Amino acid sequence: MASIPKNAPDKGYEVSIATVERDTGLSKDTLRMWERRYQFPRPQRDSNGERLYSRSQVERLRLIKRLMNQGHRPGKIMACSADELHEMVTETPLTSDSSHDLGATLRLVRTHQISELRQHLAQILMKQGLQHFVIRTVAPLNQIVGDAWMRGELAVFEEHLYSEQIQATLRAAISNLYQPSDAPRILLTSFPNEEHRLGLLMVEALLTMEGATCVALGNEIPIPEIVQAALAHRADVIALSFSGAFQTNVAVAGLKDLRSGLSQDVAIWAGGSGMDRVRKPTPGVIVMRSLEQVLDVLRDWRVAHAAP
Amino acid sequence: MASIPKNAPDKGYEVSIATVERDTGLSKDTLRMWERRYQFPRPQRDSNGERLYSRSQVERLRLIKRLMNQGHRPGKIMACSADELHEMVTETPLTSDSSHDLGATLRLVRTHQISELRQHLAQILMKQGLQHFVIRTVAPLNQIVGDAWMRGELAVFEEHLYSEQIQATLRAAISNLYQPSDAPRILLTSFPNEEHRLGLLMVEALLTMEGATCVALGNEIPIPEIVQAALAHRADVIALSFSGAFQTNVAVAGLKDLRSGLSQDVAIWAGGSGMDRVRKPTPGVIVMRSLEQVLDVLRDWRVAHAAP
DNA sequence: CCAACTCTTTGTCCTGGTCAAATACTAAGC
DNA sequence: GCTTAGTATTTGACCAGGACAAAGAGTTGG
Repeated sequence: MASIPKNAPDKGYEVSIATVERDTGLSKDTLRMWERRYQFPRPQRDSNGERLYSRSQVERLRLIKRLMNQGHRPGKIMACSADELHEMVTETPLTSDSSHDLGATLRLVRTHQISELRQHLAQILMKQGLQHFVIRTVAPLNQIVGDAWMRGELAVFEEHLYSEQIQATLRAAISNLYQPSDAPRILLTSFPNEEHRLGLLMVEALLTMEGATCVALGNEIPIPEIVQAALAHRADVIALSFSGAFQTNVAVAGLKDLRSGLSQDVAIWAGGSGMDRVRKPTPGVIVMRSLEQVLDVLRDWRVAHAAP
Repeated sequence: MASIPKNAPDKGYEVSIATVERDTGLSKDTLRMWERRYQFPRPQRDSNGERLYSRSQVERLRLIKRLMNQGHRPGKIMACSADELHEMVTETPLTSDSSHDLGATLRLVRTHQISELRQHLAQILMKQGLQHFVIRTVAPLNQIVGDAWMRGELAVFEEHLYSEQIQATLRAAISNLYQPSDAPRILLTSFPNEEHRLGLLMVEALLTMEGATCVALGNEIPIPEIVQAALAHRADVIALSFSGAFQTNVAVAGLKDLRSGLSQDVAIWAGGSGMDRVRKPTPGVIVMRSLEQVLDVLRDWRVAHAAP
C-alpha cells in the first residue's frame, strides 16, 4: 500500500540509526548497546558498514519501548517472541464514544477525501462539543492513525494530511473561543526535538475552552528560552507536551532544569505519552496522565489560587 | 538566577554534554569532534572524566551556531575572539527597508503583547483584504522578523510566537474561505528539511482566495510520497515552498526528480527565497519569483486549461 | 559565465571500553 | 507479615579515536 521511500533495491523499508532514534526515542547508544548485549536488534549493514534497520525491527522496538513504559525491563522481554510481546501489552482501552465510528474517519483519510474528512470532523465537533471532541474523538484517532502509520498501512503523506486537517479544525475552534481573560496565564510549548503539534493543540483547546489565557509558543523551544518567555509573559503555568517517541531521560532532566530556572510560584504541567514511563514524581512538576486530567489540574490550580 | 543542578563544587553553572546538546542543538558527536579538531570547546571534567561545560562556553557555542546558520563555516569562526564573533553577527545586512507600520507590529512582538498583536493583525487583514495582507504585510514582516532574529535582536521564543500568531490569522482566513470547488487542484507541500510553514500558508491563502482547490499536505514530504499524493488526489499542480536556508542544489535536484516521477500534465510550481539563486530554468518547473507571480501563474494555468 | 574536476572541510557513524544510577534481590529486625 | 538495610545485577550514558561520504571551496578549461 505505502510506497518505497528511496532507492531501495527490493523490499526497501530500511532506515538509518538516526531515523530509528527519532522514531522510537531510543538513543543510538542504547540501540548499539542492545545489539551488543542482547543480540537484538541486529540490523543489516550498508556498503559502508552502517546499520540499516528493517521495518519489522523498528516495529518490534516500538513494542519493546511500550512494554518498558509499563514497567518491564529490556533484559527480560528482549528474548520473547513477537506473540509473547503482544500478549504482554495491556491494551489501553480507547476512551472513544461508541456513538462514533472512528474507523469511518480513518477510511476517509485513506481514500483521500479531504473535503469529506473536513466536513465529517466539523460535524462531530458540533455534535459532541469541543471537550468531548478532543478527548473522545481526536485523542483516540491519533492513536489509531499512529498505529496504522507504524504498521506501514498509512503513507507519510496520508498521516500528514490527517494532521493538517485536525490542526485546521482545532485551530478554527480555538480561534473562535479566543478572548484574553481569565487566570491562569498558561504558556504552551515543547522541548527541542519534540515536534508533535497535535498534543499541544488539544491541550490548548481544552484550556481555552475553560477560559484560561493560553500563550502558544509553538514547538521546540530551548529551556533557557522557556524561562525567558515565562518572565516576559508573566506566566502562571508552563504546560509541556511529550510524545511517546521522546527520550524519557531527556524529558526528566529537562523538567528538572526548567524547574530550577523558574520561580517557585510558576507551575509546570507535563503531559503526553512520553510521560508514561515517568514513575517517580519530579518535585514541582505536575504530570498529567490523561487529557481529562488537564481539566482537573486546572481546577485545582484555580482553587489553590482563589482570591482571598 | 538558575540554581545549581547537581554536585557542582563552587561557582556551579556547569552542565553536562547532554544539556549542551539540548540547549544548543549541536550533537554530542559534533561537540566532541570540535574539541578534537579545533580545541574548542574544552570543558572541564568531573571526577569520572565526563565533560562539564561552563556557561560562557555554552553561550559562545550558541553564537557560533547562529553564525553557522548564516553560512559561516566552523573552521573559520572557531578561532575568532568573542568580540569578532559579535561583530560578525551584527554585520548581517538588512534585506529590505522596513516601513513604519511594520515596525509597530514588530514592536508588539518584542513587548510580548499577544492579544494586541493578534488584534492588530486582524485589523490590518480586514483593512487591506487577504491578498494585500499576505503580499504587502505578512511577506515583508517575515523578512523583518527573520533579519531581527538573525542579528540576535529577537529571541527564539519571540520569533516562534510571531510565527504562531501569523499562522492563526492566516489559517482562520483560509478556513473561512474554504469551499471545495474550482480547478486547479493544487497540492501544497515542501521537501524534507524544509520546515518553514509560513510560506506555504501564504500561498495557500492566495490560491484559496482565487477559488483554487488547495490540498495542504504540510511540510517535509519525501519526493516519492509527493508523487503518490499527486496521484491519489488527482492534482493538477504541485506547489512547493523553499526558504532561503534551503540548499539550492538539493532543491534543483529534487525538482528534477519530482518532474521525472510525475505525469507531464501535472504542473510544478516552486517559490520562496530559496528559488532566488536558481538561474537556469528546470524543464517542466515554473519558478515563482514573488508572491504576486503566484496569481499570474494561476491565471496562466486557467487560460491554458480553459474548457473548450 | 558556467561546467567539470579536485582538494578540504565537516558531521555522522563505527568499535569497544568504563562507570554511576536505578532496580531487583536477600537478609535482618519489628 | 511487613518494612528496612545491604548487596548484586542491570542498564544506559558517556568516553576515545578511527573511518568515510557528503558538502563546500577552489581550479581549470570551454
